[in-house]
Amino acid sequence: MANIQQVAKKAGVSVATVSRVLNNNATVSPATRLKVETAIHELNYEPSMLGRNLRNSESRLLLVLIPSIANPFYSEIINGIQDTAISNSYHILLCETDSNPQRENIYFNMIKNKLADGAISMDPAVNMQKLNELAVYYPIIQCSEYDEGGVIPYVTIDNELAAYRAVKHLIKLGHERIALINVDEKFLFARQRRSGYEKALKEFNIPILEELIYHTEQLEFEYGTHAMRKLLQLEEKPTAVFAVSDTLAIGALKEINTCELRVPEDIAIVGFDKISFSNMTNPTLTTVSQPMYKMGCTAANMLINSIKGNKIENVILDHELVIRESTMG
Amino acid sequence: MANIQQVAKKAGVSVATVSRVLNNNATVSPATRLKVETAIHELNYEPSMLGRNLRNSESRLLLVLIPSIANPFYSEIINGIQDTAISNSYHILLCETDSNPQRENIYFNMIKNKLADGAISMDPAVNMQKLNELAVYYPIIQCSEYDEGGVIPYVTIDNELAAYRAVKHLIKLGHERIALINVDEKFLFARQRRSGYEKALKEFNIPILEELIYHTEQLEFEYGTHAMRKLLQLEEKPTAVFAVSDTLAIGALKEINTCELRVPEDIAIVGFDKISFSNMTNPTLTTVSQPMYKMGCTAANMLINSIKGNKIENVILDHELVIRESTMG
DNA sequence: GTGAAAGCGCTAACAA
DNA sequence: TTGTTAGCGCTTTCAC
Repeated sequence: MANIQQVAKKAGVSVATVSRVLNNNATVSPATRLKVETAIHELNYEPSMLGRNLRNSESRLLLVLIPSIANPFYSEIINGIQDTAISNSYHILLCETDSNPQRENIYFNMIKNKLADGAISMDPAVNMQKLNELAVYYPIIQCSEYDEGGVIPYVTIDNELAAYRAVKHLIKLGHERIALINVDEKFLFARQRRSGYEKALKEFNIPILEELIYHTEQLEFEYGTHAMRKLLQLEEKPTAVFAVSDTLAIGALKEINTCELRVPEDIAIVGFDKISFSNMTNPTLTTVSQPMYKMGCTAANMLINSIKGNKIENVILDHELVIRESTMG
Repeated sequence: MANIQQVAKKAGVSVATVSRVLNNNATVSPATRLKVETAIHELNYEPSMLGRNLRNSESRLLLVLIPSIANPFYSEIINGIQDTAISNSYHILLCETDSNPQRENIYFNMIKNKLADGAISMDPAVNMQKLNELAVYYPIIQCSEYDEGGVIPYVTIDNELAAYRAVKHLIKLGHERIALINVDEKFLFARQRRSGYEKALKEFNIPILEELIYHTEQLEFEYGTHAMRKLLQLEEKPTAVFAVSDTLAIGALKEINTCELRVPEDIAIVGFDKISFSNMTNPTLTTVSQPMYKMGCTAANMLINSIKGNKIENVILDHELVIRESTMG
């Protein structure tokens, strides 16, 4: 628990010289450097980030806002952010907002209070007005979810195109009664994926039926189960389902199994996100893969560049349709 | 971006008085308080944690070490930690170690560098020697996993008893060939759960067969699938499986399904952890429920108390066997 | 009830 | 190449 003063004293140099050694400043003579390093070692000295951060007016902490840590979709993105942050001498503060404005406020305050140098928001339910206000003064990046007309830089995929391809895949398999399990359309990605769904149907002259479109409040499994239960009560059941998330798709699959129907023979399913569990279901789930790790790295790099004061461009990454058992009759 | 000086100037008081207002110090007259609050408001002032932290020699950040953020077992624990931290004006830094010593070192350094006031370790693969060394100088708590002979306070459940009950449940259903899918016994919980497994078998005079005990390297789904594949290659197959985690159990279930065997008719399964997925499998999974949220709260409270300089006692929390379809013939 | 001033641990401009 | 010194923004002791 020594401080820089004690090291300087022990080494018989000034604190400035110790600081130079700590920061690998080239202008220190080898002899002096050795003396300092010896003193550091003997005193078991570790520089305090508190002092350094205050002096440098930075915390080297990045905020990452996610709605829920339990949602597996975010894991890989976070890995990407984390790796990129660490290799740039940053650390990340993972913030679970529960899409709760009060929680969100706590985290926004951390930025205002200089406890974090910037933020990556992945919360679709974030208070966009507040986020935009914050973005005027502080570096903010949006990842995956974003504000269409807004000024905050973002990295994402082409959700409409991805959904279009997923539904087209079902159509090519001969399906015409394709249900859409969507989440509340207050989310941009929900609107975009619905748009892709409709585009595919229109292209093949398949009518868009409101009875086949179900909106859930949230993305958890249970909502998918409930949605599927409703869809199975239709007089004419769908022969295929496109769910806008794997969690919803897995919930739907659960309900289909419960009703003793078979996937894909009776009903085919496509999910979205390629979470790890999507390969553990029976049958395995056809899904849209997002380059999550890369997305995380990109977001982190954008943020770090923004902190440096650079101008940031939006990024659209590629996606991929992963065909597995749930659509392989 | 105003600082305390500017507020003081604007309010026509000293910085000391502004500080008193910020910290709700009672000795400020209402009139002065109002002046200061007005100035704060007009300048849009937010106190900098950088300065405050340096002055107070604290970061009010707690480190939470987990092996992998993707493991759903940790989600609820983290929620508990988070809520408790926030209500005590702390924030948490979630650190994914990947059970990688290098990564671990980075985080240990954050504590030494005063970037965090203490840590909760949940990593079973943590370098115990280093953790113990750190615990000499800094507040550390272990959660779920711990060091038997060590000096670091911990909160956990009685793993042996929980495993014993799980296996006894299978025995009561008439099973005698009960396989154990365990993880590498370098982990304490693995040794303890195996011990509970053996205790139950012994109590009912069922022989402990090495061929029915399989050790995986890690806890991911795929390892459970692989373990089950091996167990199904036995001449005489097991009629029941106890897996030491839900992820392994779900992987095993997947393999059983693939082989067109039925759960629980052909093989019954019990998992451990009650992760949210365990209710989405077909059939739903019988599992041991740990009070994860409470465990997180307890760990955080222990750590905060430890930071305050109090002496900490170990805590053993209750568990519960949740019987679902995978053991209901 | 309020202000002056010291100092938390560090970095960097300037001087030597 | 190294030292002196100011100062990052805040809290707190000691005077008044």
